[in-house]
Amino acid sequence: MTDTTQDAVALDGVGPLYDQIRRAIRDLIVSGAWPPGTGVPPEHALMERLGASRMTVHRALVQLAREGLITRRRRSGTIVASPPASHTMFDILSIPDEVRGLGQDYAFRVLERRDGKARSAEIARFELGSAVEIAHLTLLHSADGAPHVLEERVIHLATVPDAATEDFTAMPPGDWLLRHSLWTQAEHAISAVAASATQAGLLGLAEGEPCLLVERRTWNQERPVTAVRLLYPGHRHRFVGRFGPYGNV
Amino acid sequence: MTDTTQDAVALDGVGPLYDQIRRAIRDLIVSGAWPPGTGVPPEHALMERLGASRMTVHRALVQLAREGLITRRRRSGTIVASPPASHTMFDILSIPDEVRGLGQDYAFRVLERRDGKARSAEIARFELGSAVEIAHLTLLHSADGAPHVLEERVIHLATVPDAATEDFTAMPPGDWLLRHSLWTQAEHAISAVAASATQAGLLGLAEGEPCLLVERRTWNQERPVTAVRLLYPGHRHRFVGRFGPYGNV
DNA sequence: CAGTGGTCTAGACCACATC
DNA sequence: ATGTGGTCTAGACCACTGG
Repeated sequence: MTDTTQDAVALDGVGPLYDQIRRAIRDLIVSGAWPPGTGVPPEHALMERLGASRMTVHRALVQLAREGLITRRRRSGTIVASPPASHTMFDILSIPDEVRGLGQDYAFRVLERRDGKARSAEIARFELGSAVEIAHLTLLHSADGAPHVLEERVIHLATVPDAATEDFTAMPPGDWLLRHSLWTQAEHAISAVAASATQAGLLGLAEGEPCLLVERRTWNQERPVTAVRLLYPGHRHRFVGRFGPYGNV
Repeated sequence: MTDTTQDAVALDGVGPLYDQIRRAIRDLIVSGAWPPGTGVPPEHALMERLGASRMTVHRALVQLAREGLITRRRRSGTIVASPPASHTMFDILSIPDEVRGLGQDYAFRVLERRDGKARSAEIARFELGSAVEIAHLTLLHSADGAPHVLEERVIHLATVPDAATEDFTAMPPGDWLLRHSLWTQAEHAISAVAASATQAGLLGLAEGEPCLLVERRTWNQERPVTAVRLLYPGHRHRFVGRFGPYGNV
């Protein structure tokens, strides 16, 4: 367990004390200063260090636990949690896990890759700023040997420089990014489109067949991380979610 | 403001006290015993009535407020909130509001209606139990005079008997249900389909054009309320959601 | 056994909005 | 002015679990 005593839990004086404590610890986690598995100081230590009562410290930690940033256990203490793999309905979901969850064999292939400054077609498709350095990849994921989903992705090399030297043979880039980067914000869009001739060929469809297009962009603290377009054959895929009106259940 | 002193906030003795209080009040709200606008007793009253300390009562109420079931204001007190109109990404959303939010004129038309025992085609399409009493409606919603979305809906008359005598001329059934029924669970599915000849005709598309199909079923405490299939022309619609990994922001 | 988090209390002071 | 919720404290006891 990593030592955390070096890191200052710095309060900013704005808002309630419990919320200052919550945000201070949250920032240490999402900035990467406290990676998953790091031990969070016990309540009594935070009490003394921050001059707050235990209930106030507790309130901050309970909220962080409810948000899933930390895991708490009696006696063994509090540690930084691993980022969740999936989200309510749309999901920063590992495609290998998605396929294997269906009981099928998973495989993938990188069809194309180009690194460098974004070109105008990429800028338009992914709403990029001009002249950003990206890795641009096209991949096909398959399940039991049949095409499952076509992926087109850009990775922002300024945010994730290690991606430049990764060849994505052991693991598709979505999974690699889950392990080698952090995201704090995501935007999803879903729409129905007709498969182009090229897309249809790769997915084993007829041209014009309906497909579900999932577009996702993620950021870490305002810095763009990646943007991806996933094209699923429509007749074979549904996205399902269950929840109640006051939050997911 | 409705009087709440008649209703017992009944604790069940299982789990922490603050959670018993939270569930007791939540049950009064979702059961309809305390409709929106009802005044929740102030903390000091609940303290005395339940024999709990103020912090414990407060903790229960804070959580209910965070879940959106109640609204709290200093001095004026706590009231039961109106059910939220929309949800993170898929949304129990009013279609009129959706259209007007785009700055367009809204109109709708009931194309067909039949009440009675579910037929086999309906049972299959909506995964109904056999021989349930339903109202079955088909509607077309339009924006600025152009077709916007095609709706096919069943309403469970055992759960919502008032729907049998409602003609849905003033308001489409989705909006009417938001006002005349409660839901505690929903299931959404989204997929891409090709428009049939009939659907294409109604939506002003060519046969086979890709459409986004949103299927939704809702329940109130295990009792089915309604099921709906919304068919959106794919080239004109996207569903967008934004969130962080640890919950919506 | 001892260290951790989980719950609960009694009381205090403050902030705010309505009366 | 007063009633409401919002925050915070100091202390207590309990439940769980690893050493």
